[in-house]
Formats: sequence, structure tokens, C-alpha cells
Amino acid sequence: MATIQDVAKRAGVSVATVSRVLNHSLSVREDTRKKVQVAIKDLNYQPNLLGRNLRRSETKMILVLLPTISNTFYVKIVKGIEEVGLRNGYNIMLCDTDSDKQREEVYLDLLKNKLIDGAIFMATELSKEELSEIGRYFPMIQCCEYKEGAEVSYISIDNFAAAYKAVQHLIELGHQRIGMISGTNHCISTFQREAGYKKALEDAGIAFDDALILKGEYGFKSGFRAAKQFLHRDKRPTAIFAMSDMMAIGAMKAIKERGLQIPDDMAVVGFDNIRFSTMVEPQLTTISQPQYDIGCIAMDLLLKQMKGELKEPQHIFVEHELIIRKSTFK
Amino acid sequence: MATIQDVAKRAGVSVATVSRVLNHSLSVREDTRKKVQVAIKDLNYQPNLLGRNLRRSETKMILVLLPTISNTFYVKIVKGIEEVGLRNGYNIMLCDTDSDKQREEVYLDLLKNKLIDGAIFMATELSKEELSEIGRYFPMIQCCEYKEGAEVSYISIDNFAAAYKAVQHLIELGHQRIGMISGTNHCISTFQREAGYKKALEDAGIAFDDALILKGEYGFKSGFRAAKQFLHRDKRPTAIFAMSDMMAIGAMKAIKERGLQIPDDMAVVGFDNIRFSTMVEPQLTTISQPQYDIGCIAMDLLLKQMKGELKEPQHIFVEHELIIRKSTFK
DNA sequence: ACCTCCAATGTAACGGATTACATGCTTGAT
DNA sequence: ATCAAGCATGTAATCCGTTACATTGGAGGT
Repeated sequence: MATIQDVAKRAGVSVATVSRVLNHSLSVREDTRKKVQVAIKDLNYQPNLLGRNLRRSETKMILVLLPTISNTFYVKIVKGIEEVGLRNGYNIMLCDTDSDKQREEVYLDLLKNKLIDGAIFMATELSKEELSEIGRYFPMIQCCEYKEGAEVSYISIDNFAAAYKAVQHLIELGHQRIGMISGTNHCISTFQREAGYKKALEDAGIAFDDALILKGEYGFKSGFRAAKQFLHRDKRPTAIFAMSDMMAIGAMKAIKERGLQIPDDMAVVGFDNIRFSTMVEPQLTTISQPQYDIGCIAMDLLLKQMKGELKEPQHIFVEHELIIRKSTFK
Repeated sequence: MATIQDVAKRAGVSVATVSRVLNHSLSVREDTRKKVQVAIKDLNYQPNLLGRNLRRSETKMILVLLPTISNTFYVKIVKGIEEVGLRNGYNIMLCDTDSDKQREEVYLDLLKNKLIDGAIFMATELSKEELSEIGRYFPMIQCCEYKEGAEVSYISIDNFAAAYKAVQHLIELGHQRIGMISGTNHCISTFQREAGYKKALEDAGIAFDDALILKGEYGFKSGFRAAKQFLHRDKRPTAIFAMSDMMAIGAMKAIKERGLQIPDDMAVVGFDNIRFSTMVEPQLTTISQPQYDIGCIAMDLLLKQMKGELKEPQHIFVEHELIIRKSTFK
């Protein structure tokens, strides 16, 4: 592999001049530039970015940490991040942490070791103290999930309000016994959505019943199982609000297998508006998040932070939307 | 940020000794090692890997290029790649190329610029000449999709045999008019699967009918549309073989909307055995690939190539399996 | 006491680029 | 003709580790 030295020698100039040509510096005479470009082509020269990165102390690489790549919810967020990142000259790399703290730390070392310029967390197993500590020295943003109290910027929807709106919708349709399929994780979204659920009931004068909250792992099977439990009860709920579309779709399967009609016998609401939510029968009422925008804003925040334009951690909330489909209302 | 110099000064040793401690070199006296470790802790020192990478001319990073991250088919392959990669001290980064050649080239520059040590392509828009050219200088592997004739190793299933088996299964069930929902792309798998389909018909003495092959984009909508077209015909097929589970599921929706029964009125076979294929009603007959193993083998190959143990490009085929479910057979 | 040898450690070159500063040359003013 | 200014280019320091080679000091042999 040719180095900048080789190019300089071949073009009969100094390495500084070659570097100037490479970096589009202004003060290079046209014929010199030509000579250099010819030499570059002749030698099939590719700059070794390890050298440049060392000197500049930046890599123009951004890491996006995903708890899992199997959740299609992240797809559009990543697209948004990529859009803004690439437009600003950054390469976006994704990492699958598998919600494993060790894995997360391996990838975070890349940040600490300066191999990447910044990171966006879609969810993290780190404590708020650990996050604050790293966030003090390295650019990072939390996206969708976040740790309250960590001194790291985040962007998210208002999960409390979203859950409130979904439950309110069910109440308006006349439902009084509304089952919730919540999450076993300790994410803030889970906590806030449960709070929104409770508040909506309270505001409607419906007594809260602990037995109407079951927990799942956000996947199809969890939803299926939880719904089955609800269905076995004497006084089964007439509606189910699941914390993810996947769980909602699982629940729908259980309901249909039982020979019941959706939404007549039991209404179902999901969360996330994944593509599949329109592919099932009946189509699923759900909460939609502006994922693409969320991605764009997360990357914007990160860019600002890397430029040092963020003095204080920012907390941004974006709008959500209740999308009413046939699973609650004909 | 502390540098190795700072650590050396604080520990009262030379940078070489610090480096030896960092790299677990043998010839460091125990008490010296202790001193250095104390200094490292005191200064909260993290080696700046840009320096190391420049010197060693390696980054221990591997890139996996995905045409899209929304296809859950890749999930387990990535898990396999990660398993083997992490175990060997490599960080795995995923990139979403969006099947865009330009995007692909941006990420490939990272390889050319030595920012990553090797790459695994899940699919590429590059020509076989371009692949061969890059493959001559940089470690890379093709996984699942590949370009015939490119001098780059690959691992895949035998798509011809898999399609043959699926169609044979339908024929054995008595189907004579079998529609195929193929792909508009120019991937080798598409070509080979069409060939397998034709050969199975031929071997069964069924005349090939060009009108029974429609093309789609591998997504739900394509399958839905293609199936609709089939359903409108006077002599509609009695079975559909789709090149992806997503298309098969889309087709199932169209069939059900038409009021027809699966598999009685129309049988459906998919490809990939994604998780959703068991979540639909009826569950989908499909071709299963050992995705996890494929990922492991791909990474193994890459490791060998990076070590220079591969003289010739390798072509590896792994077993597939026809999984018979209710969408073809009660 | 002297020499050899080896383990432990230090010194400095090196990897490939960027860039502050130095230098030389051209140009235009006087 | 002389000089200042300014542009184009070159020189060399620098980024931060790694590592070949040099050096030191102590143990063991005679």
C-alpha cells in the first residue's frame, strides 16, 4: 500500500503539499494539484485513516447501541440517525448489545479508546451513575429509553401521555375492565406507561385492579401467554392494552384461538406501530412514534454535543399519535 | 485524558514498561507491574487505541454489511458472527447499506482506509470485478448472497436444491399449477431458486408456464399484490411458492381476504423460516436455513483469511431444511 | 575478584498522516 | 532597483502507542 510519502516522491513535492491536495486546501497551484492527483491515481493511493485519525483525534464514526436488532421498531430510528449522520460526514455503525452489560461495555470501550467519536444508546443496562460518568467525558445521547437523573441528554416520546391516551380511547368505547400487558424490564417507558394507564382509569373513576396487569418480555409469545391467562378468568377483561405491537399480536392470536371476536369480544391496543400491525387481521390500534424524526433529532443532539454546543444535558420530548384501527373499533 | 507518558512518569518507569504491562508481556517484575497498575488507576488511564492501531496496522473491528436491518432473517446470522468474532477479540459493527451502492462504497472505504480489518457482505451491489479487486487486497467474505465468479469466499445454502425440495413437496401433495413469487433483484439466490422450481416441475413432467412466475420486492406488500394477481386469473394456481416468508405472509392475507382457505383452496410455501412464520394462521411451511451456523462459519472464514490461511477463495454450502406446517398440509 | 549471561528496563525509531512555522519566490509599489 | 507583502511550498514536530535494540544490574561460575 502506498503512503503519502510515496505519492509525494512520485509527484516531486512534499508530503505537506499532498496532504493539502487531499484536504482541499486552497493554497495549492493548479498544476501542482494536477501532478499530485496524477501520482495518487498512478499509485492507487488510499490515505490510511489511522494516521489522520491519530493526528486529528477523531474518527468520524458514530456507534448506535441497540439492545437487539430483531426489533423492527428501531429500523426507522436508525434511518433517521443515518440520514443526519451521513450528511454531516459521519459513518454510522450499529452494535447489538443483546441487553448484555458486558457487551455494552466492550463497545463503550471503543468510545473511551477514541475509536469512535460518539454513541447513541437505544437502551442501556448501565446505571445512571455510570452513564453520567462516561457522559462527562464522551459524547453520547439516550434515545427512546433513558435513565432519569443521568446527566446525559435524551429524546423520547411522553410515554405517560401515550398510555393515558390509549386507555382513554378504550374507556370511551365503553370498556371498564382493561387488561394491561406490561413489561418485566425496568425501563422507564414501562414505568411511565403503567402510570399513564392507572391515571386514565382513575380520571374515569374506574378502580384500579392489580390483577389486570400482567408482565411480558415484549415478544409475540409473552403476549400470547398473558392473553391466555386473561382469557381463563371468570371476569375476563374486555380490552387489552399491550406495551408492544408484538405482544398485542400474540394476544390477538390467543383471543382468536379461543374463538372470540376482535374487537367485539375483546379489543386490543398495541404500542409502536410496527409494520406488522397493519398486516394482521384485524389491523391493530396502536401508538405511533415519529421514529424517523426521533433518529434525526438524536443525531442532531449528538452533533451539537460533539461540537461542544451543549452546555446542559437536553431532554426532548416529541409527539406521539394514537392510530385507531379495527382492533378496537369497527 | 492521560497518555502513556503520564502513566510512565507517575509510575517512575519508561513508556516501554507501561506498554509491556498493558500488553501482558512476560518480562516485567511483579512490583514494577504493581506500580504501573496503580498509576493507571490513579490517572484513570485509557489507552488511546488510535496510536496502537496505527502502529499495529489493525483495528480489531469487523464490518457486517446488511442490505437492510429490517429483515429479521439476518438476526441469527449476526448472532453467529458476533459469537465467533467476540470470542476472538474482534468487535462486530453492523452497517445498513440500504442496497445502495454509494452507501456500500462509503463503508468499504473504511476497509480500504484500514479503519476496519475485514468485512462480511450479506449482499452487495458491487460487480464481481469490483469485488475481486477489493478482495485481492482486503479480507472479506460473502454470506448467503454471492457473486458467482468473484474471487471472494462465500458461504450459502444450496438455493437450487432448497427450491427444488419445496416445489417437489407441493407436487407430492397433488399440486400441478404452482405459482412462484420470485424476486426482481438480481441476486444469485433468486436465479437459483427459479432454476430449482423449473427443474422440479420438469422432473415431475409438468410443463413450465411463464405466467406462473411473478416478481416482488421480498416484502409483505409484494406478496399481497402478486397473490392478488394470481387470484384474479381464470385458471389460478392451487399453490404458491414465495421467495421469502414476508411475501408468503402477504400472499396469505390476499388469499384469506378473497375468502379462500389455506391450504385447501391454495397452499403456500415461504422461504427463510422467520419467527413470524409460526405466528400467522395457518403456520407457514417454509425453508429453514441454519442461520446461526452460517454466521459462525462466515466469521471463521474471515478470521482464516485475515491470518492468511486461505490461499484459494472457499465456497461453502450448508444444509437447509423444508419445514412442513399447516399452510400446505393439515 | 572477575567475567558471562540473562532478566528487567530504558531509549528511540516507527507507523502515516496533519499542520505550525520557515523559506523562497513572485509581484507590485516606490 | 529595492523592499514589503503574500502566495506556494517545504521542513519538521506532533498525535500515541509499540517494539527493536541498547543498557543496566545482579546472579552464578571459576
